Amino acid sequence: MLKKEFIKNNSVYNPLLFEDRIYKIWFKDLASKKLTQSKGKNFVILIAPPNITGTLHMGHSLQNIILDILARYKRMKGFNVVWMPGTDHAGIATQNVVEKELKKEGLTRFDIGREAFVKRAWEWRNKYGFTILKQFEKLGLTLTWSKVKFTLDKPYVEQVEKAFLEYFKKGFIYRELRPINFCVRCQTPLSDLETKYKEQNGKLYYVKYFLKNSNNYVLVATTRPETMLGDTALAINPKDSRYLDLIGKTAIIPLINRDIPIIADLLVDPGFGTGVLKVTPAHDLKDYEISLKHGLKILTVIDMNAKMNENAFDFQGLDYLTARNLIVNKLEQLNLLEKIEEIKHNVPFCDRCGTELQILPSKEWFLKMNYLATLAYKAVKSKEVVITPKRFKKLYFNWLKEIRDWCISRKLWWGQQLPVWYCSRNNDNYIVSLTKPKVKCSLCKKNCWLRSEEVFDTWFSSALWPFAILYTKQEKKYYPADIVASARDIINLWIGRMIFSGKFFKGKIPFKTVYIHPTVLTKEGKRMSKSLGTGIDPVELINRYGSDALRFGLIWQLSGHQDMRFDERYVEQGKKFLNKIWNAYRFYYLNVKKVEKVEVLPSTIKFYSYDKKILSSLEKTKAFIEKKINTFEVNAALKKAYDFFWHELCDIYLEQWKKRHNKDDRILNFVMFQTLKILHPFVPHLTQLIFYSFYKDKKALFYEKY
RNA sequence: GGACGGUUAGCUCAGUGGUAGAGCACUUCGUUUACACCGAAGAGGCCGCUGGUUCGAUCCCAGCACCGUCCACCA
Repeated sequence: MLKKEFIKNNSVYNPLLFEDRIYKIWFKDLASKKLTQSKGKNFVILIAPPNITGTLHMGHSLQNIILDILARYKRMKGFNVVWMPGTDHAGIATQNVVEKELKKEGLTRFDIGREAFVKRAWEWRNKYGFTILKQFEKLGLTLTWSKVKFTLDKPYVEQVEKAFLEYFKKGFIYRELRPINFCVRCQTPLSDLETKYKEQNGKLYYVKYFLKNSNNYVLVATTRPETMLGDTALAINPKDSRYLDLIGKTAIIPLINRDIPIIADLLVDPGFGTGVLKVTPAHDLKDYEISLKHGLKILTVIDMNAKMNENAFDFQGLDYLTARNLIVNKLEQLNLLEKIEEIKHNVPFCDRCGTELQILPSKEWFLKMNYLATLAYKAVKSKEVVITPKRFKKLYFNWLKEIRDWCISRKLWWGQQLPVWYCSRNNDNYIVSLTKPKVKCSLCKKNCWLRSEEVFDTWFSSALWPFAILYTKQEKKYYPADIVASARDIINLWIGRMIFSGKFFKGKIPFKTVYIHPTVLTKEGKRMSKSLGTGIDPVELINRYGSDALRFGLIWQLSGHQDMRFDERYVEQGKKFLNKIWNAYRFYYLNVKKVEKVEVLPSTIKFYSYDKKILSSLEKTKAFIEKKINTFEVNAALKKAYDFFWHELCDIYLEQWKKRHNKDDRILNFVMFQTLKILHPFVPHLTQLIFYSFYKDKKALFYEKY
């Protein structure tokens, strides 16, 4: 509680002195046991759980500040706001961090074994996994701290396992050997969404494949000659008139002289290279597709360490790049290489560790997407869930249209293990069960079952987040949520998958509205990223300007539909705004007999024209803000609040107040208290401090009725 | 390759079928006891380019240019 002397003597507001202390008022309240803070209607916000490896960046800040404005506003409107915080275990990301730690000690995860590794990861999580939630406090977020969720909480894991079992029972899950994107460093398969393509300078090799019993050859262009050893056919487009006579003939793979058929398939692009494709089903996704149609075998030549395997003849044991060079040399020596072209092409890399990916056949678990995609499609089409701004619907529909089955298993150690039990001798024999099966294995004739060492794709568990966190009877009431906010790059990765999971398991979409917020770019319009060194640390800004100022800066710059180029000077402007508020309330404090919360003005008061003006303006401002908050245009709401406060209240009304003779404190008490509430969602710390010190009220301001 | 968004004051961005708006920056003035982290006044714009619809277009339509983002990946 600030002393009168302090208020009188300090014309400069220093947010850094107060914000942490102010937050404690809210935290104490929000961390108290009950989820139900008020008896009003529920307003449920679904948090995007940050990774435990994460630290606060601008994207989190913007997203959650918008939601916090909403949360505070709704509370003041009488809603019971539920906004449970939580974190995601972030499979690959966390595993990589722990592996890096080990590496400093000269160890790999294989040196210490799975059990010790997982223990180590838990230790890491207990030590660092709460950093980002602490940073959320710095932002001033009014999260429901009485419940903090984690995707490896026991009840959460159980929900994930149950979901898998149910999918399996209903025939949506299958296990199959097929080529997938595989990271040889992480030693795990990846989904399409976890691979990132980068343009690389490469070489296109034109190799001569001779026809059987002939002196003629066909030229085949390839960037990866080492996969030649795994070719099972050559293919041409049936509409490509140049090669029609080749269909049905037999070609010979150079160096190893194996016969392969020449087939026709529409998937071949006549415009690329020579128009002749070498089909390597084991190491190329498109080739695999072709091979299925033509009944071709999968012949693997590269293993999970990116080395040539036992099918690679003399090249066995060599790294794929070494093998490539050797093969190119030999082809040259034998005059089987027509030419080498320099090209630029896109190569897939692991999104998490940056290693070039291999395409390798591996036995993995897949979720059939056909039906689920339909569910997801209908939900948005029928407006059962609203995506706003609506242009993002297109992104979503495009993804669903071209969706492939989802590889949900990962060969990682940190994560939720599949509820699958393999026969210890042959893992083609398995049982899906939440507990160890009691039946005997049909092969071994005894109970030999071993729990699968595979874990789920983290996104498989994130997709269940909206209901997996609600496991008590009381919590179940909060499904579905009213709103989830998301950056646009995870619309498909996360939002889409939550939609079909929710519909499938609960019959209801997990949220009514999806708000896609703009991306925060650098001042120059570049993406903010750690690896590019273009990121700006919000915590550092808070430490310089204060949390309220950062909130102001971000929201002030926010526009309805455009990405924002973040500029620190708006945070500075925010600090000026805070100072203006501080001083306006000082003036008020020093000029009325008693600061009071006045909610209603008696009609017996005599109003003068400037009173009527400000009162009507106040009503208009409130109405405008309500409209804008409900459509998530918090920026427009802030601008209105700013404009009203600064230009109408300060520049005109307070100036007039100084000069007038007929002062009735009740009016000023009313106007200032209403304004304080209007400002609160945008600059919560300062308004709370004023409420606490000037009004001498110890409650959270967001419980005051708006 | 496909899709989406942007182009308005020096900068960052709002906005409207009928004399163009904000904040910052700038210029001039002002220390009037809440605030110089302030106030008052002011300057600054063929609203990307080319056509079309219209009595009238910055706004609607088409094309083009440039910038940005996402998706797909070609062996």
